[in-house]
Amino acid sequence: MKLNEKIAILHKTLGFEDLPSDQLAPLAELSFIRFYQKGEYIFHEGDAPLYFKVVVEGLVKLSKSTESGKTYTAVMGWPGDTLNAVTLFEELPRFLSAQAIRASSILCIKNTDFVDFVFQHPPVALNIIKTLGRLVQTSYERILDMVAEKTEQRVINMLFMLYKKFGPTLHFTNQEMADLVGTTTETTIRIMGQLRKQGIVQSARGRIKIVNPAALEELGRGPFWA
Amino acid sequence: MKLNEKIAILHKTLGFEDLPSDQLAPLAELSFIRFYQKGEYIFHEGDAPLYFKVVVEGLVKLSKSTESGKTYTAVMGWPGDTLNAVTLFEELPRFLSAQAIRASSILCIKNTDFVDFVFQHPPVALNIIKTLGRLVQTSYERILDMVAEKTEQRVINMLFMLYKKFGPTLHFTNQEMADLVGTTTETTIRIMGQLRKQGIVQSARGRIKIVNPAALEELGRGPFWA
DNA sequence: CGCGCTATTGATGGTCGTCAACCGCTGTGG
DNA sequence: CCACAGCGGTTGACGACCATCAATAGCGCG
Repeated sequence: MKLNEKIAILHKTLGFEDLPSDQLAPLAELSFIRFYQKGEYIFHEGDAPLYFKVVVEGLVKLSKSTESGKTYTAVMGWPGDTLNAVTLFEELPRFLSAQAIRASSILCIKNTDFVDFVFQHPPVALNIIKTLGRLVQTSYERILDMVAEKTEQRVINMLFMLYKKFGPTLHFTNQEMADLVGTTTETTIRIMGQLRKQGIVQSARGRIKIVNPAALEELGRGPFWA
Repeated sequence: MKLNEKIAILHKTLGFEDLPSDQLAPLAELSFIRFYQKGEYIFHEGDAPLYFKVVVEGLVKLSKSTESGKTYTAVMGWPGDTLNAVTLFEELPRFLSAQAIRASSILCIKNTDFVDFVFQHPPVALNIIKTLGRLVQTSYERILDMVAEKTEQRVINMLFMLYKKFGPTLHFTNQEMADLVGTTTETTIRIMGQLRKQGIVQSARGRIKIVNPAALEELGRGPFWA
């Protein structure tokens, strides 16, 4: 992969938006790309974080499971999203697992290289703080969502959030939707059935198409997750 | 209030642990103290964040509500806890309300003064990043808790968390417990009743005493929130 | 002394998780 | 080319859990 492609990716990432390309070059040189097949795990909960990782291509699921087998998906990451802004600066183990939903390529930078770089560029540190701040905020909003809203409302909110991020066509199964919302597959299907009858979505095997986003926004009195 | 008392508070706060007192002095000089009565709001959801605020004395509830009246309490803050590490660096409005549960005194520093100070002290910025990272982590663990655990388990987990932070005697009402757990007062009372029968807690009007922390830890297979 | 807040208990119903069965598509291997 | 396995989708029945409503009791404070 060309250096300037790496730089282009980094430019869309985390807190590097404001940084001129020539300053990103040294960091890009320290990076390398790894490919993952569909279904392959990029790392597991509990692993030590040795690398800073950014999605270059594909789709990555960040999730967390209990012993009882329930899974909660925190983020669906696509190109430009980081897989671990958080644990990098600590010695803490990763608290989410990352799995490639589709074939994906990931840009990796050694932990220490990344931290050193951030230290030399204070504006980047500020951007990271901002990003984390927003992340905390959206987390609290999702908690409130869990506490206050019925499952149907939560599915609607999640659909709207995904619509804003990915556009009208979502390549997710109902299982994946359920893990995002924090409910079961069956319940998700039933609710999707309702929405289909109302002409708001269409759905086929592994594909959800949002036909009427306006109605979705109308129904979703939800928190407007970034 | 004496300057060195202010410095002492700042020392226990956020990312200032490693900073020598003489470096904190200029920041402390820019600060002032405000007192709040029991029940008084320190700020509301949606307010613009003009000040960085730290609890000096008392107890402050950070919570978020829906239009339907449900309230979720994110944090009970006591001396040394900040009320808004998060929104300071952005122009975003506050996303939590802060209410004094008991008479409290709060140290305030102008937004801009605080941000400038952080910029001049990179290690502080790093500490803030670490703190926010942990905050994100605990948020996700609470979400998973909501998704996966029954209410009884969640009450137990919350009791254990509060025990680790505040010690065996908790000055909270069942209403406040319910808001922390994300359930109703009645359900909380019923569960507390169970725990009382099992000899794990005692409870009186606005006071919960944890008699058998070991049993609590035993029951709480929970995430170990910091 | 009476009002308000907290605690407590019971009854009831709705939501949603769980179990079970079945269908249809897709990809794979004989 | 067909058979079959496996995955995702779909529907129904059932019941547990918990929110809600209602009523009451006790404590504390003005």
